[in-house]
Amino acid sequence: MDDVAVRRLAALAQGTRVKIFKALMRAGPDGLAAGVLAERLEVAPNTLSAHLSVLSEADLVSARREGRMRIYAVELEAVSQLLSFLVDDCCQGNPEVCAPIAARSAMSGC
Amino acid sequence: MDDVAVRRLAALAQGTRVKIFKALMRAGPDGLAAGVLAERLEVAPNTLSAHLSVLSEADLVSARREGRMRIYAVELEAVSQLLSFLVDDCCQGNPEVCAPIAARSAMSGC
DNA sequence: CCGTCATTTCAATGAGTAGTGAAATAAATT
DNA sequence: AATTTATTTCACTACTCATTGAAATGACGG
Repeated sequence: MDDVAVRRLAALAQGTRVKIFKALMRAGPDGLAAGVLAERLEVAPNTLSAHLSVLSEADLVSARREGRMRIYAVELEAVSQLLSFLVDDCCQGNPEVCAPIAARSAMSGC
Repeated sequence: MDDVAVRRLAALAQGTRVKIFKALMRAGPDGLAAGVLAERLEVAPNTLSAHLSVLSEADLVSARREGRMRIYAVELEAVSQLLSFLVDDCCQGNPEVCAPIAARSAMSGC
């Protein structure tokens, strides 16, 4: 559990990858083709592929084939698990301490 | 904005640091002394200090002095910002897509 | 089947980072 | 002031990781 979270955080802890992640978050379940991402983010295809592989091994994104392109999409379930991991058991079980902060974060814009 | 988030993710993307972070999350605003953390997590004091410094520069934790010990506590506001960053603008502005997932995550256990 | 498009794999290089022992700082106690 | 306690800073080593060019794989159209 703990290990998975670190792997996911590491996958996101990089400038290019976090941009990829956010682009895929915006795209939602439909996802985006690797080539589209490469062009949109101005990243070399091979570099992008390496980053997608990291995100993929962390299960933060999944890939499917469509014709000759490969479509990547965010794994919302994994994102949800990651957010939960970061905040669960917080404030010694006193919700009122951080409830006001929790209120305006966490997928509220989603 | 983007840069801050990556810095914070990088700070959390490490086994020892994520344990420190979770311990401090559990402790809440009261925080924990560096020494207590070192003993509880079985980390050498100098190693711990380096990790706390990383978390601190990412503004995920703050430090205060109390007697001769230094007390570290989580910065809930920063945590909140980080969670928001990860999920905002998601699913092309179609809340219904990820709302069910959002429901059971994000400071819900808090 | 042959060429082309989309993407990945490989090998190599340079940059950043975790951990350690030893020394330094800082505050309280005697 | 000297000593002990709590923590940080320093210098160093080993390791991991991002990026790049070149070659390889896989799928489609002629």
